Amino acid sequence: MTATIKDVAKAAGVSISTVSRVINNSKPVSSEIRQKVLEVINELGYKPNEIARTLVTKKSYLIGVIVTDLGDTYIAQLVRGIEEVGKMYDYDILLCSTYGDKATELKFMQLLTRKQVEGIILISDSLDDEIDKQIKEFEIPLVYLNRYFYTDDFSTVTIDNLEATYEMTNYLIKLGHENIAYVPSSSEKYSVELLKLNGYKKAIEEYEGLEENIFYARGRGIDDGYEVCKEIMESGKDITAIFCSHDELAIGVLNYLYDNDIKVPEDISVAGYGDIKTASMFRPRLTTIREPFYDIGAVAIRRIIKEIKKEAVESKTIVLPFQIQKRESCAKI
Amino acid sequence: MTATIKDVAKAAGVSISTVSRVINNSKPVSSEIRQKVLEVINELGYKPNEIARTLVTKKSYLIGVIVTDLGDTYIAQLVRGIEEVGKMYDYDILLCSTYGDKATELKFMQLLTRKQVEGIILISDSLDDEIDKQIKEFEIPLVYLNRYFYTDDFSTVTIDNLEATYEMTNYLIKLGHENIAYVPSSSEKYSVELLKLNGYKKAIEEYEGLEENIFYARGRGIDDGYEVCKEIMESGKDITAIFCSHDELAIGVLNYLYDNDIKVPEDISVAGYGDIKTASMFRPRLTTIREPFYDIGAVAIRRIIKEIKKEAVESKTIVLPFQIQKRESCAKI
DNA sequence: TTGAAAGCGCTACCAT
DNA sequence: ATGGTAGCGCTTTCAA
Repeated sequence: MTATIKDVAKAAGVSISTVSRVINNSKPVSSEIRQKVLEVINELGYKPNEIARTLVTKKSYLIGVIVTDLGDTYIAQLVRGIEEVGKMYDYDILLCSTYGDKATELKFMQLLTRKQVEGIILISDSLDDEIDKQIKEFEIPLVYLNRYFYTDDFSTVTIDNLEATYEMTNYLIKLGHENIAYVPSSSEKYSVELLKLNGYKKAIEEYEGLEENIFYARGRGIDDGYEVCKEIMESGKDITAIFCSHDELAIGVLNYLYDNDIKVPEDISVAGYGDIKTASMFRPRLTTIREPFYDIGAVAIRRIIKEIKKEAVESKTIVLPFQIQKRESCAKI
Repeated sequence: MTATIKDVAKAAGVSISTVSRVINNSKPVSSEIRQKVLEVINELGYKPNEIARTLVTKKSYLIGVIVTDLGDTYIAQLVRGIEEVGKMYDYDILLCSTYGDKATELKFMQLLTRKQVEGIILISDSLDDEIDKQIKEFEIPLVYLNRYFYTDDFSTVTIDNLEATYEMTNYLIKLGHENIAYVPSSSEKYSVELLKLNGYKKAIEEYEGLEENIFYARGRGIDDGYEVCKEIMESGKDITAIFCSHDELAIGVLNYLYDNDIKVPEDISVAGYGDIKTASMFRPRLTTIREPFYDIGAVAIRRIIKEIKKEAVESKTIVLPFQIQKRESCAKI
């Protein structure tokens, strides 16, 4: 059996109150007794039971993190940020993966509440009324992270997506490209894709003589990028730069071009969005928009902890800066 | 305030024992009362406090997972397996990242015990006497996952590393390669690298006229692969296939070859080890040894849960099958 | 400075 | 079938 506070008290010849005081440093204890107690604790290998502690203090030092899939590198980065900053404040992370299933999302929110987490970070990739409702009725701090949809209803951390594509498009234009294709992956309402598309449109509009070339991808996977690239190359338009709304799409594009002996960036430039790990591992390294996933996670949990401590919080939506990562996949024409 | 079992009991006009019985289905309750209680629970939005429950039952349904870095895709895969299977048995995952620091490893083991986890999965990438000792004195089930070092002292899940490189080398030989370079990343004792190196040596030995070509890499990162490739190309040996002990090294090799206009697999074949996600995302897709990380995680937690349930467990070391993933980076000579 | 005791929310045993 | 109650390991009053 593992030793309890009682065992320590008995062995040290003091009351459990005193033991509690020395382990928590909550009230003065004479140095001899403190010494003695510390000794016994060491001898017995006593470790306070945090469960019991939580029951009385109501502080679990637990934060629930619900993700879609850790296999997505951007999610892993998010969680890294969450966990590392959490630990700085003595918070631990309870991890749940939904694999995109909404019912599971709901189930985990319940589960985590029962486990007495003090806050929840929900990373989702869909927008759903049912969940919406649930979240609003939620009594504990929650930050909602969604890379694909936006809503003003919850606390969230994001980047200025419209500005990002706007800047990237401008960058391509300044590189001399006049026929820039943009590849969105969806046109749904509240979709971040829409914002991103508008950034591209805005940039194109501002330059005389340029016109939009939009090629929708089926989804946002590598295969979808591969397919759309085929379409672009067969469109007859003389595209010199392909700007994809997701790095994965851009990788698919790169692959298609490789398979068809089209050189990047000599023959055509390719840009992505996200800066996933893979984007800079291979040749040619991908020019892309760096979303600061680690930081987003870090800020999200800081926000939660602030709410837990009932400190004043700023606006619901926190906007973080992004970066245009200029690498070899884009060049002057 | 959130409702407690007392509130439910009062509102339903029954004792808390009865409420406990209906939420746990532990003892017969007349269907009218059950109905009534269920109703009240619903009305009040009552959710059992798992902390209180844990305190009395001694079952936290928590498993601690200590990883080096979630940013490594193989670790993320491991954790996916752990988490998904854990959930099947109602276990939740408490996640801690050490970023390779041994002191932190130790600290988290303590912390997790205090949080009353029922078992720990420790993913490490170093071998350390201090930790060794700690683990041995540990009273709760623990599985030790280490991709780089082996030891017979703890429960672990792995693949037959020697057999893996042996098979891959044979595959390359059968492809017609006679000058196969092998790139280990270390030669430390107890290092898995040693096992892998021996698999390569064994295969080479078995063929008349073949000889070993070993080029040590500094570490196991992409840059290290890049450097070692330079060395290989400048060695004057007519190497036709490079077999790296880690996918990351192989990616570095691929990059060097790309930068120097050497075609893969036309001019030279490249093989890796691990099958990390990136290995199959880009062109040319990497021929490599697939370590079943998800499965390793899954088996590891199953093992832990078995121990928790005090079911009989097999041998300490569980060996899982691997696969040679044949892709475009290796071709007949 | 120290100890006794109540109580956190729940389960499980003992009565009835 | 139901209720009463001890007790899980701890913190936190309140008294001494």
